[in-house]
Amino acid sequence: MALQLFNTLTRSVERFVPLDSAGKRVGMYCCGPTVHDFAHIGNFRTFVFADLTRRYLEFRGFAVLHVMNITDVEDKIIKRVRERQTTLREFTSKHETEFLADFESLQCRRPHILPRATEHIPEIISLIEKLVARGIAYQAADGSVYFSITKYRGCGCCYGQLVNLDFEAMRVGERVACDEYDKEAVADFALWKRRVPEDGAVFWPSPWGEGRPGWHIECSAMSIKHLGESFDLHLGGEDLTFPHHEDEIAQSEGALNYPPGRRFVKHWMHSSHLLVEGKKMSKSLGNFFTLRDLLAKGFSGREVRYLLLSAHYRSQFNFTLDGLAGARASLARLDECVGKLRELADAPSAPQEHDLLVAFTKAMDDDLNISAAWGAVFEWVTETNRKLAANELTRPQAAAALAAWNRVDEVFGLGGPKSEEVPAAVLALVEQRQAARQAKDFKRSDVVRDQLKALGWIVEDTPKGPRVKRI
RNA sequence: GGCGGAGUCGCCAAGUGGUAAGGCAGGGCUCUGCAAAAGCCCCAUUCGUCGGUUCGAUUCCGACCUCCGCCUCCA
Repeated sequence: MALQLFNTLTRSVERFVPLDSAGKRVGMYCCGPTVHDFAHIGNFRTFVFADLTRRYLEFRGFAVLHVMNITDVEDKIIKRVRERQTTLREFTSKHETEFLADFESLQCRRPHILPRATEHIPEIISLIEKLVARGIAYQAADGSVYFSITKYRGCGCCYGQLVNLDFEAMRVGERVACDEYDKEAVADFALWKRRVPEDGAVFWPSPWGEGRPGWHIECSAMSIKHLGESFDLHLGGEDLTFPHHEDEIAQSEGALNYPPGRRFVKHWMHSSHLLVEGKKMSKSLGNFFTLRDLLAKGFSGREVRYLLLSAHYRSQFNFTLDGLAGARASLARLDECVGKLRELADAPSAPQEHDLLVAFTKAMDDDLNISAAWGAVFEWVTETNRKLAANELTRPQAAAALAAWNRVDEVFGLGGPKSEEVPAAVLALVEQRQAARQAKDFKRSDVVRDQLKALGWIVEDTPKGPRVKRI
């Protein structure tokens, strides 16, 4: 079977065929963070999903060029820069660093390119110039430059590729009502926002006067610059489908005037949102988690990653602390099995055909059906444990199984548990307990075990002798 | 109101026109000085509700109920 992925453009699962005629290179863009605050666990679902997609494409032999933008100029950022009397760069670089640290805790592969919006102002201006030249963009009386959906459609382009919206019947909400901009039509959106006093030092010169880019244009400019005028995959959270991604298509296809049959992005993928304890995450409900909040509760990035990877990307995910505790238990079972294989395996084995890989690939080829993939993994765990207990696994077989797992884990990206150096004091207690056991002084050995437990260590007696594990 | 998604065990979650994967939690047994880990066994005659199509539906169709997302801040 070939890899199939859901495409928001066609609302169906399609075979994934890259634009590269050799079928090898894949350009992938994922809308990254707006660095105005700590990213929350919902944001990270999308980034872990993008990481999974990239890893699976790589597993499938594609050479992926992964681009994720950093939005470092935007209304909220400007507001905070003003409130804190700092500079744009100082403020955003702090949050960018924090974001990347979280990204690393979650064991996401670093995108190959992390472009910043503020470093692509010339590209943004050039794209807007193209739109103005084609008559699709106009400068309004307020000095800002807007994208005209009517003119765009007049060029034979289609607005509304990702969503089916009736613009005539579109609800005129409070936000639109209080919109002070001088747009020709309600649905038009800003490409270049004219400088206002509140922007402080945040502005750039442009053919339309000093100002700053609108929200959507940066992604068009940066993706085109780094991945070319047409590329394979564009990912993001479902809420970005409209208007952000629709507008990206409009700007790009409007500016570049593609020949028939060619388009900006071939394949759009959107991840569903997560709920926390069954509700939309909000600060007032107290169910708003950043990664740091979870790390502070003693969970690891690896455990959070596992939990985020436990459900299909297109299904709404209910994130709970109980779920996280369950993730820890599942992971421990997996680690235990892999650890035992590692002890038994002889020389490292090259990956080879293996039932686990076959079942895993079959599941993941079907639009990254990770739940089915986990089903395959845990069936393999049960079977492996059974063989290990029955002493039915030879060393080379263990090595082969381990190689297969390592290959699968290139996609899951879990790696091993953080191994911790066993303190000398703990080792000394383990020896004391072992001596007591050999003397059949079980009362004493149980006391020592309790002491170990108090220090955070569990001791297991195996045929090869005692083994300690961190609780 | 418009558009879209979803309701499967206590919790999380796959799946199929032919009679329900997997994980967590729970129960029993084996192993163990006792544990732990592991193994074995048990744990949804049932897939939101009601109709319809069918030899047969959880899976297809219709209606209804509930939840969620988007409708120009949003991952």
